[in-house]
Amino acid sequence: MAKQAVGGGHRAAPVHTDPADVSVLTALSALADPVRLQLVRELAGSAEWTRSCGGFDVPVGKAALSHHFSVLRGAGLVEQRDEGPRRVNRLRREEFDARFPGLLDLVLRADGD
Amino acid sequence: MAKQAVGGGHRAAPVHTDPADVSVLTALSALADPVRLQLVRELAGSAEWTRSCGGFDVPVGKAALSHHFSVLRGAGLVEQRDEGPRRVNRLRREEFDARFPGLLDLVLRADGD
DNA sequence: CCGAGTGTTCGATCCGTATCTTACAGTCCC
DNA sequence: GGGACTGTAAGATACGGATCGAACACTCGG
Repeated sequence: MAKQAVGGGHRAAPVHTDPADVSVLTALSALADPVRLQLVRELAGSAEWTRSCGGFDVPVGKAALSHHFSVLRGAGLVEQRDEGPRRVNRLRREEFDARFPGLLDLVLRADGD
Repeated sequence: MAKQAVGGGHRAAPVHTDPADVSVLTALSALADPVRLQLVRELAGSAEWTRSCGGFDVPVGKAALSHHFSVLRGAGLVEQRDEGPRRVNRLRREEFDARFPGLLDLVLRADGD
């Protein structure tokens, strides 16, 4: 039997953490990294589900990038979905903001690093 | 000639950083530590200039504690003043909140870790 | 079926930082 | 002046996390 084509996924569906279950420490640690901060910001400036993991201009290799997305998922900041061969992302604005009101706005609004 | 008694200080006056000059990354990194988070919270629950560095119930030695306060100063979160033999602290609520609106409230309000 | 494209996983490495111990520098009180 | 007390500075250590390279899984298009 054929596994359903689209939506079926890369291999195993990515593991997501509900923002409601995320500790402050985890959230802050996830955002306290230049690469992840840039990812979140670029993600915030794009429509949902339009950016695949590889489509970010960050100065790290694929492996590190994959790791960073794993951290962002674990902090309830990003949701991922498999779309054909690529994994597309979405910033969990509402949900994360419900758990940590203002935090996302703050890091997005802030200038510089 | 006698150096002025109180206010003169331990040795050198502690170096402070204006919250306005603090980067988001620095602020988040400073708060993304369990010990410092506890310090900030205890400090928030006390009147200004009433807590000396040694007067916190944290599970680290004096040296590490001194280091943590140095980081908090560098992030514009804490102001210190020498009062006789001890160094007393104050949480820079207003100033820090002006630079990062809501961040302090968030970490103070949040339950657990 | 094979090849190109995309991500994840594993192992190794490297660097920052949190920590301790020890030593030192002040202040206060007797 | 001599302690007791408080905090900082310096050196050593240990651990976590960010990174890379290589190998592997999966999808899609010839």
